[in-house]
Amino acid sequence: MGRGKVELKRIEDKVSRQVSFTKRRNGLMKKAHELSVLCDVDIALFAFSPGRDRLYEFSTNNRSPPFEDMMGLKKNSTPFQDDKEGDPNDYTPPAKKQVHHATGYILQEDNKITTSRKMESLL
Amino acid sequence: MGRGKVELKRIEDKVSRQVSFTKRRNGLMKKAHELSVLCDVDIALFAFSPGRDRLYEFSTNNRSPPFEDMMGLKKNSTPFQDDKEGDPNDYTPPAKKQVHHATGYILQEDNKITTSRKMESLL
DNA sequence: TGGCCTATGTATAAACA
DNA sequence: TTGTTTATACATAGGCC
Repeated sequence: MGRGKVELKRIEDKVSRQVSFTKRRNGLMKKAHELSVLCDVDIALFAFSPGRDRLYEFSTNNRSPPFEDMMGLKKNSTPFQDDKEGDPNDYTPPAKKQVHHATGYILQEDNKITTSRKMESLL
Repeated sequence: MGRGKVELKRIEDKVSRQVSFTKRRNGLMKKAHELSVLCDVDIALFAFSPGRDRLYEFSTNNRSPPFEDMMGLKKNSTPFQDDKEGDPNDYTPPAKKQVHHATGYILQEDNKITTSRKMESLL
């Protein structure tokens, strides 16, 4: 997509890679959101950028117990419970029914449901 | 995409919903794969279809410990500062580097990296 | 279900602001 | 680096088997 094809290999130019990451990450989150709504399924998506030590997350408000359990299991082993600096409202925003748990989420506008957080504390 | 627009709401027709789920799920997995390779990031994606009690999963061969830990997957740890190679195992393989843990995964061909598994055992 | 096949709607690489 | 804009490459809804 875009002006040229793209080989499936790591983008070497740092700037381009970062730009591409931002664009594609948003696109992926949007698609995940659409899939969950259209097909009525639970979804959890995590993207971790080693270079920037930042975690991006998206997930439905898990409706099904099995899924919740599974995600719960994974999450429980999280070594970083939080670097959350008092974000009292990190739960289910208003207009958007779709959304995410996880600390420090950032709900931008319509199709930019994203959760991100610094992970320095983990290193 | 396709012949008509699509409202962002649950597809009521069961057959259409299933077909759409399959198509979009594959597309999402493919995009996740591309993102991980192009931008060199770790990704984990889970999709659970309540109706079919089936879990679909995709994830990179988590290279970064923090991510690994979070996902609750304890595998061989890879030096986080992976700029250095010395890890013949899980770094930038030629063709099919993307992989999946999880039980019962199904690696189809090139862009159909999917892991699926019945979840009855979890119910 | 499970593929094909296209007409269309989208995502996004590049270029530039 | 954070946003636009635009040209293209892709993804996929609907049909038809």
